[in-house]
Amino acid sequence: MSDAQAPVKRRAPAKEVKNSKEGDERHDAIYRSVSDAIVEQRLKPGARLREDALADVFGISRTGIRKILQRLALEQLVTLTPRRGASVTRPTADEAKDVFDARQLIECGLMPDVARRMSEKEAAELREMARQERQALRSGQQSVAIRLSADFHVRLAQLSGNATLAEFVERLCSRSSLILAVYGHRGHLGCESHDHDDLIGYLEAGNGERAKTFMSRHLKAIEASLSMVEEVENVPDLQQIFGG
Amino acid sequence: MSDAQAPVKRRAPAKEVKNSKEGDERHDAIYRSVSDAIVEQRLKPGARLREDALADVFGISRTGIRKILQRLALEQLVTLTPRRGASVTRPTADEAKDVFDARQLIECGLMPDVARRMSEKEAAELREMARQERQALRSGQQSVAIRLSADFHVRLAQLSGNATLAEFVERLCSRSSLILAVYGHRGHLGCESHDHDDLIGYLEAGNGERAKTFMSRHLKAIEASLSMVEEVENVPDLQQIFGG
DNA sequence: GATGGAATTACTGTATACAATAAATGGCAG
DNA sequence: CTGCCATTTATTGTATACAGTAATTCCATC
Repeated sequence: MSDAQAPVKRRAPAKEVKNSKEGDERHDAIYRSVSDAIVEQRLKPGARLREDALADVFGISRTGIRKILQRLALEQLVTLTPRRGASVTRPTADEAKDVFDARQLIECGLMPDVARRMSEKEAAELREMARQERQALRSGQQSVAIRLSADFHVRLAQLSGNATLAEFVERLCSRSSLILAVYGHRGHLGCESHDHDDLIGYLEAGNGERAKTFMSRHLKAIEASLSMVEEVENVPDLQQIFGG
Repeated sequence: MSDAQAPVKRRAPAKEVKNSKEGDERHDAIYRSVSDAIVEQRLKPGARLREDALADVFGISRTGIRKILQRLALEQLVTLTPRRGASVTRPTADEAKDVFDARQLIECGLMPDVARRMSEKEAAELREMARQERQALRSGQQSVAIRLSADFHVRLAQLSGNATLAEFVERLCSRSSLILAVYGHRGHLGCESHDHDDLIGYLEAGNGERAKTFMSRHLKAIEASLSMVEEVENVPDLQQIFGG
């Protein structure tokens, strides 16, 4: 686990100056922090998220933590079982299929709009994102690469101009990260090769239909790379703990 | 407003026997109660939802109410402004466009799957829903008709077999109710005529493509019936209040 | 009489205390 | 030695109390 990224540095000592004006931002930062940790697979599917522990770490009370957990639950990144608390969602094979089918329908359907609306500046921005992703991949930062890949797809959807669908794509991409964490092979992660660059090319050329079919193949390739065996995560984590 | 339906009868006196086993169900019932009231337009866009008031009405504390309001906010049925509290969302024209574009893409895209998978029993169920809707419409129960119409579209999406997309369609339909409340004419509401029955016919015949184009026209018709003028809701509600 | 400011009010934001429940452990009996 | 029941413990569910903030109202001054 390379620790090249540390999304949250400040773990305020709980009773600092209450700059209450930023209370909302603080909450949002914590939300993003947890969300990122899940998407980047630093928190693995099945991991329990105890309210006290999170409250301690982030220096706010359980009330705020609960709010955040509830939000994550609605986005299906964490599962909230009635008297057992929260844990990182472990997607089933069925859910995985649904998510990728949904991405096929929506992301592909959005390509023509994107091709029509995308400006040069936005194309450059996408290329930069693709570059960063490749770099992260080369330097072995899997976690970062996974998130950058998701970001790319989300940004693409945003360029369609439809905020509602973009938001939905964001959810789907987050869940896809979980799916990759559970069913993906170690070596072959998400969007490898130069797929994203090729895609930008078609979009820049204004060739929406081409981009659409390419996106379809791209998503199919990712889905096909998954090994759909549901591992049963028995009890033993001990070895890892002592081994680490 | 005909009061033919009363979604929540029990407003427990707050300190009754704590049948705590059903605490979750209670919360869910309250959520649905509020959600229904919004979808059925008994709570109109812009209406404020004070926490104390809701807590009193439903006999639980503000904590639970906040949870519910937060959930509704994530579904964009209510808007949560930082220090001002919750109010029923008033969709903008842009949002309305996004929602209907999203419905075009998704609901139409689902029709082939539905046509392939739908059983006779399910077709009968849909016909029954369409019948109820027509009946509600005839007897002047607009609120009920609006919700039944939304239910029809949601049920349809569920028959596609993709739970993720079905859930998303549910959201879109709820928001559509809000949009109709703001931009719809009084007389011409949502899905009139026999559109839904016709649609079932195409699906029963297994003609997915036909159903798809029909659904597209259907949604376009609804959207076209809206008058996209953003009323600016100045200050004066007084006249309405005294006039009513 | 109008305008600006200060006090009050009404409401939300947050934390904490308490209650309830499920898991874990230890003891007892078979 | 093994299985079951009771006790304890860990953790979530809920309410309430308190703090902070925006809106309103009232008073004083210009």
